[in-house]
Amino acid sequence: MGKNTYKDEDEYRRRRERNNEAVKKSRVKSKLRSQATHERVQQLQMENTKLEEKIGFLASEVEFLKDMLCANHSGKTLFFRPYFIISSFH
Amino acid sequence: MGKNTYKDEDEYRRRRERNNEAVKKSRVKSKLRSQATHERVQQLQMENTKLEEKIGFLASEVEFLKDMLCANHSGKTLFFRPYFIISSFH
DNA sequence: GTTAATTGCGCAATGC
DNA sequence: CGCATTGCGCAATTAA
Repeated sequence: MGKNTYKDEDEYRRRRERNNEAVKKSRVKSKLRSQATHERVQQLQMENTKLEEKIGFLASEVEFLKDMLCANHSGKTLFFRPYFIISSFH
Repeated sequence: MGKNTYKDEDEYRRRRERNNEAVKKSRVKSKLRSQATHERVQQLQMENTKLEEKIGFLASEVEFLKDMLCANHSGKTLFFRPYFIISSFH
């Protein structure tokens, strides 16, 4: 009646106390992980936006260069020297 | 001694029971949100990879077009007609 | 076989 | 009022 499977009540309390600490620790850890994941999402979204911008820029550059090639091919004079055109995009 | 601030024990139990349900519900919700966030990370990473690939491709295209322009400018004959070159990249 | 970590669950306080 | 959210402890289970 006055007993559990534990040797004594002090033993029980010691175990409980240690487990309570472990639980707290584990939950802090979990919370931090969750937080990190949210930050990861933010970071990836920003990265993504940058990449989209870069793609837009490169696509324009390609269009521009194609125009230069076409203009040249159709016999028109290029307004800039190619080297200048290219370096202006670096 | 045999009383709380509640009208009666039944009232108390009803409240407790409802709260327990609410807690369970809330935790399921939380778990689903967390799961969704993880999936979002996966999705963004994939998207990111695709964008990086696209950038690589566009950068090559730019290099190629610059070479064509330079070759042309230095007086050499282009091996392909520009239109063909361009369409080959679409 | 012991100890620490994780998990489901209920309680109570508090937020909305 | 009442549900939702949160910190905390208990006990069972799992991983080290």
